[in-house]
Amino acid sequence: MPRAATSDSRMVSRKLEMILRHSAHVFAEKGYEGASIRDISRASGVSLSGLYYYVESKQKLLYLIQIHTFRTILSRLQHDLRSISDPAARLRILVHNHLEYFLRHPMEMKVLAREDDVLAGGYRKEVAEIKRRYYGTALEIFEHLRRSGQTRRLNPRIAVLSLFGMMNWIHTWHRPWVDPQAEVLSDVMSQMFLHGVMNGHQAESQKPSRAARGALKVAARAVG
Amino acid sequence: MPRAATSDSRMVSRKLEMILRHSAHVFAEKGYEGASIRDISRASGVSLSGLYYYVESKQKLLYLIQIHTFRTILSRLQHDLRSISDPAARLRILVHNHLEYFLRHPMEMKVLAREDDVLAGGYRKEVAEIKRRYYGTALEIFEHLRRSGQTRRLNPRIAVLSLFGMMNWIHTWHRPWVDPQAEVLSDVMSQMFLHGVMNGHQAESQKPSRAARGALKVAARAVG
DNA sequence: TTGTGATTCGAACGAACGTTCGACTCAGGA
DNA sequence: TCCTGAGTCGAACGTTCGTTCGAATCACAA
Repeated sequence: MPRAATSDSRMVSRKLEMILRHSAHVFAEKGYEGASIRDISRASGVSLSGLYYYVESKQKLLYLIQIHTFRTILSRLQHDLRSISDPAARLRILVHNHLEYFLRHPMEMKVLAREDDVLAGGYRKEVAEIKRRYYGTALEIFEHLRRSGQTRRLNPRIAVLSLFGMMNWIHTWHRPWVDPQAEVLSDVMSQMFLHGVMNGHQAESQKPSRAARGALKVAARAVG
Repeated sequence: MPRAATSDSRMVSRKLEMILRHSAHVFAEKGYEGASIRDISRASGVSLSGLYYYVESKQKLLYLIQIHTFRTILSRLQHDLRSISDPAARLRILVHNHLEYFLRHPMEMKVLAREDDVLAGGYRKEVAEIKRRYYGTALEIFEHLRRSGQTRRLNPRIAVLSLFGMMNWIHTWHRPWVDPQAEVLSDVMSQMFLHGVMNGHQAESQKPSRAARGALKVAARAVG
């Protein structure tokens, strides 16, 4: 029973993950309101009523997708930031982490970006809270950049939200087979943002990330 | 009859405009799929069936909002660009025009930004076409900037779409009573983009727009 | 073999959806 | 005065929605 229970609960959570994956795809394609539970049933191969054994409502489905995505991306960011102290480098890590996850999980991120004000009540508050923490991390990084005297006078809120705008808008236009991948894209956007925000002296000192160096010929080709 | 006809048709188009205005508000608040014709009926004060005297379907409602918004913003841009030839100045005009219209018609712009892939068939094609022309104008401006040798090596598609990302993301965070208005906002974003994209020498030569100069104290306060 | 709890699903619920229809009002021309 | 057509709407259409329920199936301990 104990052994069976763990294997069972592992099975259950595996199946739940699979349902969430298909749900994210359906939500991304049709939007939360435009997607029906029947669409999700069809996509996941689980019967209509069978879905309710794993998730108690359509809202909870969206909540689980959003909270899981946010938690993952935030914890990865905190991990990657652990060993870095230079503000500009930290900023580049934030952008790279965001875009890397974005392009590896485009459906989940599209759902995150689009269905911002669908949730209600406690679900809404929980997602808003973790989103606030993610935004706060970005704001902190920018403030460090500012305090180290490297930026022009700028409203930090606007600067940071503009950066998120650049990044999140990607879900409307990025096509994996014609557009650059995360490494190049995050280098380009980091540099655009840092150049755009700095006072012009340190701007030249940045170097491409280790991972991106190999992709530079691709970038050069893309530059046309 | 002819006089009466014009007065009538003026009345009709006035009422249609009023319906579209309320529809945009409802779509912005609940999303296209989440909004019902009954919501629009309630908001506009026109009976459920009465709406169908003016518009033949819910899709057409969305189409009319989107096509009208795009046409207006594009024609205003072309008008404002007419007398300007300097590429950087043209870029600033594009940003100012976009944000000015954005903040003056937030509901319509939210609908434009969010409900991108809802329309089908001919409606979809028409909206896509005018959107392509708007994007093309921005791309042209950037190419001029590039050819005048002022920008770093950059994928133009990514640069321009990042700019649109910065601008369009505003609908998720801008609060009229706490955030800067269009003049300040467009100056900030223009400068961020131009600094971010230029090779660093001409970057200092830009000046705030006439309209924004008066708002600079507000900006300075906002910079905190 | 029997019993039990976890898992699955067909069928149905009431509510809400977009759209249609026929009747009504009413101002203006004949 | 009667007629016409634009404008308006209550009531209903058939469909789809999210969710529920009870029965069936399954693996496995007793």
